[in-house]
Amino acid sequence: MRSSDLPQVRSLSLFDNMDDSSFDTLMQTAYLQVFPAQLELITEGDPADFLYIVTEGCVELFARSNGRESTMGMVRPVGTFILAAVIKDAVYLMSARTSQRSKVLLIPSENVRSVFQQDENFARSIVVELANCYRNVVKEHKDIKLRSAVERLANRLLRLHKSQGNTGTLVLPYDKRTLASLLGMTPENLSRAFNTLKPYGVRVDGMTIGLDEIDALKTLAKPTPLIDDPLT
Amino acid sequence: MRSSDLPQVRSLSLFDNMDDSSFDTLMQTAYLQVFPAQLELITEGDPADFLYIVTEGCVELFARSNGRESTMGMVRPVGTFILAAVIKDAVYLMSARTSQRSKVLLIPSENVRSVFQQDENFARSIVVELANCYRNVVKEHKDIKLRSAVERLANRLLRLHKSQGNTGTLVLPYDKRTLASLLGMTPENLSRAFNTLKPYGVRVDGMTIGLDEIDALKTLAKPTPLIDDPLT
DNA sequence: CGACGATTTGAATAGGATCAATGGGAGTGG
DNA sequence: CCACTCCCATTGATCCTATTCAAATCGTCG
Repeated sequence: MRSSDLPQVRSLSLFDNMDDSSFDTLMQTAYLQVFPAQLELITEGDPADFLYIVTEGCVELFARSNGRESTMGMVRPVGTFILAAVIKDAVYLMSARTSQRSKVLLIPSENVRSVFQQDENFARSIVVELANCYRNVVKEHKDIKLRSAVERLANRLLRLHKSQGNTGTLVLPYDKRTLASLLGMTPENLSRAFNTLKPYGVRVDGMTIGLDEIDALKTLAKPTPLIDDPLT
Repeated sequence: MRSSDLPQVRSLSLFDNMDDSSFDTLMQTAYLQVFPAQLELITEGDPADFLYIVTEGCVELFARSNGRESTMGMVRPVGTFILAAVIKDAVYLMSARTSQRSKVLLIPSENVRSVFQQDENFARSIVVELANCYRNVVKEHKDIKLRSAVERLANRLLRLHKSQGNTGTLVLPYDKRTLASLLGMTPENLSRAFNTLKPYGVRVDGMTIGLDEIDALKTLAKPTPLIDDPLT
């Protein structure tokens, strides 16, 4: 891999307080690769050969069962995925595909596990990363079990709005079809949910969403940090 | 705590390869306590004061939002809960209550974190435990996003049946009201789902469920280890 | 300009929730 | 031991949400 990409990876909280030698060990066998959009990187059920780190672009985690498919999460820079499978030396529980042209770092999972055994700082960093991943899934699960579709959309819009600077306007970071699946509904139903939110000041213009009555929207959405705050 | 309980705790995979001194440090400040049924042990949003380990009985993890409530999981001996919050020194994302008279070990979270820093074997064990918890929630999430209510019930019955020895009969480990919430449905709907499964050889007799046509039930349920196998 | 995919809209349907009422134990107290 | 009570579970009826199917519209890209 190019050495110009190393500092960025090194600064990832997963790696930033590990030994230099351990880091070098990991990186010596790592690939940094660019993939086109819509390429399936991993398939659920396959053995975990690599740990993946998204450095540019965006990767969709999804799952299939029966004939159905559902988006489980979106990974943007700089984020890892399927860490748990790598650590446990188990099969992937989710599939992943690029949702746009993306640059991804691949570290052979054997190396991750061996450095995990050698470098205790790395082991502790992994704990924190795993704990974050775990809490995020718990929040997703609460979201879907405790809220209606319209409420889920309203809260997601508030969250995107906040992360984009509370400007009164937000841009959807992926297409509506994907958003719908992420929120656990059909594209048709998402469209209708947007209409339901119109009286609450939600303006839809393609991928750009305007929020004109934040307070009204919040009254409907009833956001709570225990579901909607990515850091809590 | 009574020293007679120590070996059992020590044998937990979370503790079984840590230093004796670390283990002693943890246990010196730990409480082993018996709680009556239906007692709320922790409430979501509260700071994580203790790590909890269920040694007898059963604890229900649940979440509230708006006016709604949903069961998120059941912890039976010997299992831990809210490990992620303890490690991160964050607030609990879920509440917990005893579903029956239960014996629970409480370890002050400060101690868990300090031993986590000192004892690298403990740190690594925590990673494995966290990875398991993480993968279990992912499976729950896939279950609810990819399956209908009837399919979820069918698969849950098959899972319980297997864990109880494939005898053609299983006993529900908690009341139907809780099972319904765990499966993401109302008690009324659970009752109807059982009726829907009658043609597939599912006999209901109180808490005892008979499965007379496993193959037919499997054809309907389409179980997959990527959702239904607790170890995968 | 034309074609294709994504989104929206409409209509019909299905799945699940809610409301209401009844049956059925388990536990309590007489 | 029995009657009473309470809570859980079941059943019925109805409502509502969300899915499905179908068609029209919009946008983008070649």
